[in-house]
Amino acid sequence: MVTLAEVAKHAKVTAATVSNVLRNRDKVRPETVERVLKAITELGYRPNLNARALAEGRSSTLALMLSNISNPFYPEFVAAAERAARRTGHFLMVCNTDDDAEIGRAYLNQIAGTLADGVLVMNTDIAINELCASALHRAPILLAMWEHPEAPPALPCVAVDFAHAGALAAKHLLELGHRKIGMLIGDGCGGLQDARSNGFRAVMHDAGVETDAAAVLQIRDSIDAGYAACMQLMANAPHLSAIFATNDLLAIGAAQALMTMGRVVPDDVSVIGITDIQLAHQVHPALTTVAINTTAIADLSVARLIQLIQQPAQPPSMVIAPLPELVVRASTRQWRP
Amino acid sequence: MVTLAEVAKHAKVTAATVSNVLRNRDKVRPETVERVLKAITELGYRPNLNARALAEGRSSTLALMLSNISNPFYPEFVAAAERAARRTGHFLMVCNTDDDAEIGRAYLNQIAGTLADGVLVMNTDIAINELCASALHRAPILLAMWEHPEAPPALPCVAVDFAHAGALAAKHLLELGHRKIGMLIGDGCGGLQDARSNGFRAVMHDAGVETDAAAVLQIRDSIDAGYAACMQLMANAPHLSAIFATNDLLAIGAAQALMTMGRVVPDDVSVIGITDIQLAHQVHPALTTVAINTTAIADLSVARLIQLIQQPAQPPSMVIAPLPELVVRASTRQWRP
DNA sequence: CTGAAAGCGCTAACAT
DNA sequence: ATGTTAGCGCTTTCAG
Repeated sequence: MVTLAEVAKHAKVTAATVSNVLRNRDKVRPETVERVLKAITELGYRPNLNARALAEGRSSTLALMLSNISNPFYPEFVAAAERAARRTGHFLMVCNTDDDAEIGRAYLNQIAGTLADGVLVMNTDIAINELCASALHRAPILLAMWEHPEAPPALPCVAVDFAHAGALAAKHLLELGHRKIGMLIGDGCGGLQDARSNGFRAVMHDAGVETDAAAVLQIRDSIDAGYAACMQLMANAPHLSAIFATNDLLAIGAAQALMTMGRVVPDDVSVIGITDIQLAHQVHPALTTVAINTTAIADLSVARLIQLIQQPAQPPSMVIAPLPELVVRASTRQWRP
Repeated sequence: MVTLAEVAKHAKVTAATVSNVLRNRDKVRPETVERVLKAITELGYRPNLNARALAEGRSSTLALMLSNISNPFYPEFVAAAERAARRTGHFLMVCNTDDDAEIGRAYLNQIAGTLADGVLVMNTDIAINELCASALHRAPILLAMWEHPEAPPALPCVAVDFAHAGALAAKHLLELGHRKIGMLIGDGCGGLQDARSNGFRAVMHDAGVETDAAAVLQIRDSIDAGYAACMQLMANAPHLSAIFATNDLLAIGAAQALMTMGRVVPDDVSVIGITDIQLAHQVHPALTTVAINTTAIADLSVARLIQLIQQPAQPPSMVIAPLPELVVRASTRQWRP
């Protein structure tokens, strides 16, 4: 491995000068710079990032903890976050906890403050106050997708108004004339999708439409779970004309269950989700959903985390992401008897 | 930040002893160990992994370079690779090149040999000999999914017999009586999916079934591309009774295109893919496909890379992954006139 | 503008 | 069994 010292010797300067060339581009005489640059390319020198991190006291990498990368939403977020990190000269380290809080804790203990200067946390089963404790004496932690704008947590966060998303879905179904509506509620991690279903219920309640208790199921987030739950739902309540799911995976699974049992979507039953993952427009029929702006959320999260790293002593503050928006596609239509 | 030295002072020993406790668990007297451990928990000490990496000359992290994490195959591979890495005490750093060879090069230059002890490369647009050059004076590189077992590359690799996968798909369609078959060939990166289509063609040729030149399309890997291509394909050649796609995304897109144009899958047209991503069994109708063993490939890749890191001076060798296997689901059926 | 020197936190001989 | 010491490669004062 070629070191700074070797480059320095080759260029007949000292290590400090090479280091200066590598950063303070205007502190060194142009001809010296040239000589150093030449030595660097000739020797194929690459800085040792561990040494740099140790000396600088920061690693220029950000960690992103998420519960399960197999959930198609996360790759989209990862891609966006990575781009944002790269733009500001940071690496992104993806930590997949595999839905296991212990693995999450292990990651946090190991990398926060050493391998990573800060941590972006998506849904994990680690309690907020445990995260606070870690943030306190290691590195800043930011909750990248807080679902309760009305109740700021004890940690900095980017909040997404998912109640609004649920409300938009409800309004859409009401406008189409639906009154008998089933609900599929994903439990994310720790019941986090309550905001979505409560926003939905509130609008329904205001419209005088009662939610049929038999038509609500709480399940984990996946196409398979949505499929199974919808099968059960329609067995319990065959009269439903629409299904609201708190996220697109459940909705996609539900639509497939309906088709399997011979009910046509949207002619017989309408289906709506939340998130607008890529898959939503790729399935058949294309899914009507309430889109959150994944890229904006990732950008805000990364930007805010970097701020926190630079100025750690800030009171926890909440950044609000752009409001979710209804995207009408082919899985919903006017109710008809 | 709590350092080793502080722990040492607190436990009234020297840094070396603490370090010994942290690794050679049998070199230190039990009562001293206890004292040190107590100091560690009391102070909340966590080792600085950058310092450790610098001192040890290795970072205990592996990099995984892939072209685009939004392709649903990759998250599955990432999850498997990360588990394998974790089992052996390594971190996994995911490097998403965003289909941009420049970004790939930048990652390679920056992290190989410093942040990462070795690199797993999936499809990227970086040429093999460029990778070789990097591997030579930085860190080992392993091609994690080489598609040509019959032609070992100049780099260590895990090879998957995709020609066999193509052949299995061909045999399946032939057995079902199909003779007019369209092909959707993904170009992955750099035409890597040739093996699949060649394996398919060879079987067809042996069976005396000619491939209709008009019924072959070369496209990029995605559901959307598969959808568009299938639309075009069926316009050119409406008589086709089956479609073979070199990967599941294309196949899923194709099936959706067929349904959109009113052709029933599999009653009117059969569709088969390769890979068996999770989505394959989640779409409707569930996709018949040729499964590769993603977990095995990831495990082999990680294991082999770690070997290479430990014993770098090895001639490039090829590890063969388990043979792909046909998985019959609901998207193919017997041909009928 | 450039050099000398100290130190980041940890590991790994080598002494004791 | 524990302490001493010398780095790992880089950054960063501080002198010159």
